[in-house]
Amino acid sequence: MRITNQREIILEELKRLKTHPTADELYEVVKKRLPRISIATVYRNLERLSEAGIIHKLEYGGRQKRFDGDVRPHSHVFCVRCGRISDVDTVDGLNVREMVLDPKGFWIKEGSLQFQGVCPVCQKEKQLNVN
Amino acid sequence: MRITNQREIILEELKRLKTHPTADELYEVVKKRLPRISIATVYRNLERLSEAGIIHKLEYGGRQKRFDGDVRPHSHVFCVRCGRISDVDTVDGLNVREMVLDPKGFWIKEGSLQFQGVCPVCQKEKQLNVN
DNA sequence: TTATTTAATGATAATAATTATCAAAAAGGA
DNA sequence: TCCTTTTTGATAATTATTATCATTAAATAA
Repeated sequence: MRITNQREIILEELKRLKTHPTADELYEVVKKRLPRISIATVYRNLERLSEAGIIHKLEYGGRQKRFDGDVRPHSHVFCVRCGRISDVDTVDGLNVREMVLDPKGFWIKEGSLQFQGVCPVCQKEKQLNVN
Repeated sequence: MRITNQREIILEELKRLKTHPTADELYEVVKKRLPRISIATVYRNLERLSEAGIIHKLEYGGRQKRFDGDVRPHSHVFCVRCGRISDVDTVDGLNVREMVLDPKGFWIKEGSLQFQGVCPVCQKEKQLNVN
């Protein structure tokens, strides 16, 4: 995989953000440094980088995919109202792979804990009856 | 929520299938019993039933949502190649909620183990170099 | 039972996110 | 420098899902 300017900056900005952005959120950030970049280039590179295992593609709730520049094993919580994702700190020494009794014929590559909940932003909206 | 014929049969067929079907897969099955049903009715009812907690909406890998008629806590593995989902048997007595140290301000509602892998069908295709 | 109200359906248009296409530009050798 | 390959930007196409709306069915009241 060639190191192009676009690819480098997309990766750099994704690693800097801790918000698990969607492709278009990241596009807005990257555009500040590369004003002529195309949204297609962002999509393409996020795909290529995740295939290569350099970043992670997150596909929980919500219709948009999100991306994570941190590939170390860790758990996520996603907001059932807005799709926002946050890291969650869990007890140390978990080996999720070891918890499988019957993989039903699958070759299991990765395992993680996953949580669903309501994020702080949506908690406030709920209290204000905005929704 | 009213009990309509369509709603009843959608739920019945979803509970019968153990394949975690997509909306259009379930539509094809339901159409055999209700040939005049609309795909919109299937989407609508899957949404309503999952809001009511009667079924579960699964939004892992792949671009299509999948649905599960079994709402008892259990773990899933999804195929990174085709999006297929299977149940996975895990060790008993897991309390995933208890494994959280810092929920980062989220109200956590549910937690589960989630696995990624390659399903038996895609394993075969890989061996045959179809892809 | 019949009338009335309310919710659900079927058909299809609209939307939104993502992927595909393709000519032009950039990168990395020979 | 020239040549080959990959990547880019612009935009069209696709795909899954959601919205719209007139019609129909279900639940409730008279």
